[in-house]
Amino acid sequence: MQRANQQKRANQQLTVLRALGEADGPLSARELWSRLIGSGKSVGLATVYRALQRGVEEGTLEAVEVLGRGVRYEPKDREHHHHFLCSTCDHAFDLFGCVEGLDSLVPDGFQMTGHEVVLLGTCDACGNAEGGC
Amino acid sequence: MQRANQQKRANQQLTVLRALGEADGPLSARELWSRLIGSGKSVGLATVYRALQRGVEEGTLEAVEVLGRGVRYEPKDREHHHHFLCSTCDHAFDLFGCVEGLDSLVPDGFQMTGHEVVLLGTCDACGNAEGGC
DNA sequence: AATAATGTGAGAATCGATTATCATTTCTCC
DNA sequence: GGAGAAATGATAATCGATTCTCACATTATT
Repeated sequence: MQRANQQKRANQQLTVLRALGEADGPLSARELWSRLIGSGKSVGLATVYRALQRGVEEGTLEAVEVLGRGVRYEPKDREHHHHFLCSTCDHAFDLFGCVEGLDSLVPDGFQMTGHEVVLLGTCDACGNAEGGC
Repeated sequence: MQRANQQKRANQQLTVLRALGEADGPLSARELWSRLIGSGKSVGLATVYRALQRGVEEGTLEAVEVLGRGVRYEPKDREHHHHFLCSTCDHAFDLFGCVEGLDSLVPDGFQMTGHEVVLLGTCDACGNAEGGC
């Protein structure tokens, strides 16, 4: 490539982090990469991993696991929230709000320091479309 | 081994499933295998995987993911419940009871078909012991 | 512009979990 | 007791995710 370089100079990692910041939920390295490629941004998968890794190290990103489907990343500055995992498209959506009554579940002698809630089902798009979104 | 065989004949898979049934929470293939070995039962890791796989196929077992720490298995006949994941020993304990108010978290247009709740913290044993349980 | 430091992309290497293979052993049924 | 089917254990193979490597591009500094 010769002229193309003019476009893809600037810090690729910023492109990656920006895309993640605009997502409506946590994304895995691959999901993020696919979105970037899909939107015409040329970045290497390794660079995506590097950006995510550094983000976590610097404390701006958080790695979250949503039902074992691999690590996904999201900006750490978001308020406490949970996720909705669409069984069809496998995308995790941020939710707002939390739940009550978790303390009553804790067994005697156990110390609870946090919790995770994941709702499962079908997202709006997949519910309308037939095959998936 | 020659005489030892007298002990380890019988269906090994039953041994595996029995051990899983006695656990206080879902176990991964390796956890289950370690427990068996630790208690003097000689079984191959492959057999543990086979027993679990078949259990899932036959519908007696369920594969669950607790915060991305790999697949764990539990008997499917247990009532609806959630888990407490000890950050120290990484063991998942079954909890009793559930929570209210999940419906209010579901975004418009989304269909919720299920949910998962995981409490994080320290289990009784790890809370008392220093290093872990 | 020249040099040094850092970033980038492509693909190889690694790592852990799971599955496949195969020689034996155990079971089942006659 | 014997033949064939199924189970078992050890280990190799596979698979996906992540990290590493390295040649080259880009940026920063003078």
